[in-house]
Amino acid sequence: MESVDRKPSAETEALVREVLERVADKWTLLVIEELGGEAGPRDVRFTRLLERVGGISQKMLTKTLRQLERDGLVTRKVFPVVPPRVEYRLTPLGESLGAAVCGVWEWVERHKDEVRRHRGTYDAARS
Amino acid sequence: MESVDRKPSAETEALVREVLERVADKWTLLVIEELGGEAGPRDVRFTRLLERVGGISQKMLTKTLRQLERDGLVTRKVFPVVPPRVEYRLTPLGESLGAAVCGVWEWVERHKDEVRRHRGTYDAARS
DNA sequence: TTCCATACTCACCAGATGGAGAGTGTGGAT
DNA sequence: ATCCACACTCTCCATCTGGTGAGTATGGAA
Repeated sequence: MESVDRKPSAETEALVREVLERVADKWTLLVIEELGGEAGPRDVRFTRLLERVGGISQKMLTKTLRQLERDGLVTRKVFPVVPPRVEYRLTPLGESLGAAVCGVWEWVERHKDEVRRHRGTYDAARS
Repeated sequence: MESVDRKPSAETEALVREVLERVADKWTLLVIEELGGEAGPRDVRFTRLLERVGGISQKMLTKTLRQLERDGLVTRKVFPVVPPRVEYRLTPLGESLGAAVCGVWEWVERHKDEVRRHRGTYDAARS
């Protein structure tokens, strides 16, 4: 067969999936978007993220941020003051992911009405 | 421009999230990738997808395809033969999503080693 | 008559997900 | 002495996710 296979290797494939799943969870994209919004602030505090990413719980925000930190996508700056002050910021790597994700984000914004229309048609057809 | 607020409205925001979550689940991206691979076949049968998207179960493949169909991203062509023959194909809308997703896919392939390295460092630092 | 292929659908169930709400530590303000 | 701010961390628990394996329909082949 021409162009052989796009399969790079089982291991690479597994890694791609692993990273993809990390990125593609319920909150990660929202948090990245919030940290990387072009006009938005660069360093963001925990509580501010909690407010901006509406609906997220403390637990999930913490977890999401830890995962992003582990993957080298955000840095966590702790100020030894009281009450605590912690600031999160996208790393260059995180920013590059934000840019890539931006394409999907834009697709959704551009096509959401079309998607909604299709859903309506589909649902109506079998009710 | 300052682009003031990126917040379009609570309703739009909700829709974006809804579509985003649909797209960002465990299997959707894999299935789209399989249907939209540039060198890959256009019309794909159920069983073939089952083989190509390794690890997916019948149940989840069916569910994923139904969701994609509902959103107008794939068409489902049923041939009235026996044994059954069903072919799936990306719609133009689905292809445009595939293109957008491609950016993320490429990011992952390009940066997966870096991510893996960060993970190693992070894990080592607190073991 | 029995088997087979294909594309499902369904019931069951373990494990993962994630929300709610309480608890923690510290030092300054009241 | 008490309270508060902030950024967590922990436990409990309901819901969701998704895998397994069985069942279904149909007509042709053996």
